Amino acid sequence: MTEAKISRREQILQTLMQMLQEQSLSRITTAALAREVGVSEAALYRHFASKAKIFEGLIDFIEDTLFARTKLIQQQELPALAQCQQMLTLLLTLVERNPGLCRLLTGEALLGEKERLGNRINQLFDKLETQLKQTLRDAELKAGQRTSDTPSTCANLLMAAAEGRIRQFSRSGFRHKPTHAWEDQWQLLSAQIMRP
Amino acid sequence: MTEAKISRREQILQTLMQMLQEQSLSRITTAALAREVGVSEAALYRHFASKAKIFEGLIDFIEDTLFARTKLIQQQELPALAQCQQMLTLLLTLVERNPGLCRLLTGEALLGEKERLGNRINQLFDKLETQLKQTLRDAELKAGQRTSDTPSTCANLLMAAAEGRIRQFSRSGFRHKPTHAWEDQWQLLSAQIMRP
DNA sequence: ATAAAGCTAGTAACCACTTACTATCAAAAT
DNA sequence: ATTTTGATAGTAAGTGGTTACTAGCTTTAT
Repeated sequence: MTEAKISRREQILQTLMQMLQEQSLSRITTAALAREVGVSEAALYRHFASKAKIFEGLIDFIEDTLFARTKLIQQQELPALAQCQQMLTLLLTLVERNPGLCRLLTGEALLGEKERLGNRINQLFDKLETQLKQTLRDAELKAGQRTSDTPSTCANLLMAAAEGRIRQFSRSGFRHKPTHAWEDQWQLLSAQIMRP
Repeated sequence: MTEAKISRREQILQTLMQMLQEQSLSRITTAALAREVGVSEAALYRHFASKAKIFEGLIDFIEDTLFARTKLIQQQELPALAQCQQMLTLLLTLVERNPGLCRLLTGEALLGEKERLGNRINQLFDKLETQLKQTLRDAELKAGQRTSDTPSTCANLLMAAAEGRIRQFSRSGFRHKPTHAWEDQWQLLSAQIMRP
């Protein structure tokens, strides 16, 4: 019996992710989610206290996945720019593989939901930007390199580019993949970051 | 009598823009909009055929304002990079002055609305990206300059950065202004675009 | 036996939009 | 000059449909 029997809770989250990917402008209702999972609406509430908590389950997943891996990246002793590149590529790859998540990150799917959900997305991006900033700062202290502008301005530009690519992915109905041509764009972006 | 007596139609659009700025995660209902304007719900429908048409009124405004000005920019005989800079700064300035619009451009305000609205936002961004691309291509033909990557990849990176800054503005509750540090970031971005 | 997980059948609140009617004012007809 | 007509802009009071969530009972698994 090698079959991976996933819990109903997990199944609900996966179904939500799937629906976020498919229905781009329509609001996801508890009725529709229940139908898609194949249970009654009331059954959802056996596993989650509210609709918002279901969304939060997905946000937890993004956060856990993302920061577990950025931690690993930071532990490697790579040059600052290589670390930044890995962190951004990680983010873009994650949403490319799970398009539904992207509609949470862009905030498109959160209209009418609890404010808390929006705040968590903000914190997530802020934390990522802070990690980039810290990486650039560390390069100055450890390797004696300096960024051509402030680490803060540089990190923010990198995040803006990544967020922009994510939004383009979502807008295009998930056709315009965020990693497409990203290598080239990273070259353009990063070439100027470190002082010559 | 110098008072500018604006039409009710205009007043509704302005009120909607205001509400988009203030209520960031709550859906705007026709009832709330009517209350804010100071008329009955039915009165809204004297001036607009549907709720979607009211939103479309604002999108029209963005489109008209934006492309009237990009046309002027393109008519000037400036270097390609200066033209691109002006176009992007124009976009960022427009949303900074009218934060409400930003929640249309990010798609955050469109959940549950007609698909047509989302498509119009897409077209708007696509058109802008095409204009950037064309400007970069023209530089090759006329001035003999070349972009270090394809014009398409360069233009897309520029738009992604701008879209990212717009989303950051919205996410931050309109505190993180899109033009802040943009001059510096433009330097980093543009320095590498043209071949040395 | 009992606890976890499911179901049917609600319910109150909400929402985009409609109906049926009124007040105001200007143009047209008498 | 007065009356008739018609357009515009407004209102109060719905309508039909949706939505997140719940109460109460039943099934299933341990």
